[in-house]
This record gives sequence, C-alpha cells and structure tokens, in this order.
Amino acid sequence: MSKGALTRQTILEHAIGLASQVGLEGLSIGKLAEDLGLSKSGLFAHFQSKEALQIQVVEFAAARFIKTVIKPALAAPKGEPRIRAAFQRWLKWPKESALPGGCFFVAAAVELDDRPGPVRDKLVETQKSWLEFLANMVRSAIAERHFRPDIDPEQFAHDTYGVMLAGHHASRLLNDPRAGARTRNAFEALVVSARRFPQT
Amino acid sequence: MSKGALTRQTILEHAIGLASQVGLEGLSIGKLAEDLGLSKSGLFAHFQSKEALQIQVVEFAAARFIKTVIKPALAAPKGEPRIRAAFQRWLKWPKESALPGGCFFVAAAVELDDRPGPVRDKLVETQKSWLEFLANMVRSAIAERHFRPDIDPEQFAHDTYGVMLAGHHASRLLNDPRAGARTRNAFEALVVSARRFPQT
DNA sequence: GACAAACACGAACGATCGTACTATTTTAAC
DNA sequence: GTTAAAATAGTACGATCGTTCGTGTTTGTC
Repeated sequence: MSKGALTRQTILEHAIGLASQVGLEGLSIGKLAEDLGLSKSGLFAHFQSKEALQIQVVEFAAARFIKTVIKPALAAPKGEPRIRAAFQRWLKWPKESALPGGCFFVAAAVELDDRPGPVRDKLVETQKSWLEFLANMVRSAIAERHFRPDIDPEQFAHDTYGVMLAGHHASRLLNDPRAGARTRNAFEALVVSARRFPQT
Repeated sequence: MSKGALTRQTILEHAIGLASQVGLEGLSIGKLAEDLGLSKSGLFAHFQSKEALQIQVVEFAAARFIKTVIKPALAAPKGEPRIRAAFQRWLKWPKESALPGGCFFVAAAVELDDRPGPVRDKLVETQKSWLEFLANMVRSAIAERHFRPDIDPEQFAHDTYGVMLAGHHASRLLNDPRAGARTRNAFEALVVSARRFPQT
C-alpha cells in the first residue's frame, strides 16, 4: 500500500469513530487533522470535498462491518445458528471496532434519513444489502427446517433490526443496565416464535 | 400570553420541525431567525444560549407529545385498547405535529446518546417517563386480564419502542412502501403473544 | 400622554467551517 | 543520485457559527 493510501486509511479509521459520536455532518476536517497531527489542507487533499470524505467513511464502515460481522458469522452452520452468530457479532461490533459512539450505522441512518444526496444513497445501499443478508439467512433457516415455512424473511429481518435499535436506545441513551438482557429476550422471542417446534 | 412568550412559542414551534430534520445541534440561530423574519440577536435574546434553546425545544416537544399522543390515548378503555390507541397515535404524531424530519425524539435520542449535558438529561427524562407510561399501560392490561400476568411490562415497552424504531428506519431511510405493514405486523405479533388467549 | 419595561434590531467580535491556491517536502522509479 | 510525481504544509478566502453590546422601538401601566 502506498504512503498516501495508508494515511487515507488512518484518516478513515479515525473518522468512523468520530462520526459514530458526532455524525457524518459533525465530522470536521480541522478536528480530524488536529487529532491526527496533520495539516488541514494536507488531510483535505486526500478527499476533494467533505462529501467525498463522508462517502468514503460509509464505504469504510461497510467494509469493516463485513469483516467483523458478516464473514465470521458465515463460519457458523447455516440456519438458526448462523442467524444467532450474526446477531451476536452485530451487537458487539461497535466495541470491537472501537467506535466510541456506538453503531456508526445507527447514527448515520437517523442523521441522513432526511438529507438527500450521494452520501445517503450509499448508506441506503449498505443498509438494504444488510437487511437482504439477514433475510437470506432466514430463508436458509427455513430450508434447513429450523424455521417454519410461513415465516416472512423480510419481516424477520425488519424485526431483528428493531430489536437491535431498541437495545441501542436503552443502552446508549438510557444507560439501562438491563438493556443487554432486554435485547437477548427480544431476540429469543423472535427466534423461538419462528421455529417449527417452538420448544425452548 | 405576553408578546414575548408568544414569539418564543412561534420560535419553538419552528425549531422543533427544524430539529427533526437537522438535529438539535444542527439548529442554527441564524437560520431560525431568517426563516421567521426576525433578527439573529432578537431571536437569541429569548434564550440566553443555544443550549437553553435546545432544552426548551425538548420541553416543547414533550408537551406536544403529551397533548397529541398520551392524552388522546387515555380516552380509550384501559388495557389492550389503550395500548393500541397510544401506539397508533405514536406512529402518526410526527405527521400531525408537522415534523418534516420524522419523530423528533428519534433524531434527538441518537444525536445525544453520546453528548453529556443538560440537554441530554432532559431528553433522557422524557424518554424514561414515556417508557414508564407504556409499561403502566401493560400493567393495566394485565389487571384487566387482557394480557398474561407473566408478561414483563418493561420488556413489552422496550419491545414496542423497537417496533417503532424499525418502522422509522424502514419508512424514512429506506423509503420502504411496506414499512407501514411491517410495523403493524410486528406490533400485532407483540400484542397477540402477550394475550391470555392468543386467538387473533 | 408620560414612563418604565419589555422586546427587537444592527453591528461587530472571535472562532471555526469547507475550500482554493501555492510552495515545500517526501516518496518512488530509473 | 537524479528526477518526476506524490504527499504534505502554509496561508488565505468567504461564510457561518454563537454571543455581546448598545440603540432603538414597541408594549402595557398609571
């Protein structure tokens, strides 16, 4: 990797953490440069605009999400076990990726749900493909006869997203110590109700 | 109401809508003043700092939420009907309150989940009391023998919040036309699974 | 109608924002 | 080691930010 690509990586690495706290709009070239000991113009030169930086942060986050959540989950057996593995990695990924502001995508999703443009488009793309991945795991679980055939895979993916969002809210905003248990309970209820034979 | 209090109301009215789009930090005194045809300093004088403005916006939103969601829901009979009424009002309140950026609290919650200070404290307070209100309705539903006695009211409230958040994500970010149906399905599943006699 | 209080305005402040230029240093290829 | 390219730094710009201060204008009271 060339020198330039390396520092760009370092910048994005730091930017994703900052963005998880203050959002993509709250990212500031000046603060970013100061934190990394670079000059503002030097850092700016790596991207040609703030918007380009934001897009690359989203791409960087997506790549990291694939590496720390999706790929490891694929090591688990198809069907329910894989769904469980993915969900658990999902919950832990902000910690593992050292995102001080919690899940980057949650912050970005709420921030951009109103702001049209290429950054939002890129984010929507990643979110849709993640939901599609979840739905495909459900289809596998049906094929493996873990889940009932009448389960709607996209509804299940949607509901799982809700479980994660509620956990994020309870743990990060409310500092609720029971947030982890609540999230586990909700996910278990979801999975059990999808099983062919819902014995616990 | 005095003249000053009246314009302050007008300001907050506009600010809550703006904040639903750009967040509480994204609120700018200048833009607010320009939109309302006031001078920047004139508007600023109503609050003594941006932080005070933000706090008052949260309070204003809470008051409006009580008026458009909680109070009307209390007109419905105790137990499951009231829970349903509250949930439906909850989903509609951004529209009814003309919040162009969707639910103000969702935006504020994600934005402030990392930013300590009095604004966040005020928001946490309102969110906790809303969750407590939800939980209390569940307790009523248990007392009315609509719900099973082993249902955890706070877990139910937590899960309901997740259903709403998932719907928000699907409708606002992803523009999913099935978001409404998904939200209804998820809520129904939640309610039915809490019933004493889960016939549909 | 006088008068004090409340309210709004205009100008200016220091700071920070994203961005554009030019110059200097560092890297990589020959 | 020379040289062209790549990477970084320096400086400055217009704009906007929250905030302050002094001045004017409107309001409500006697």
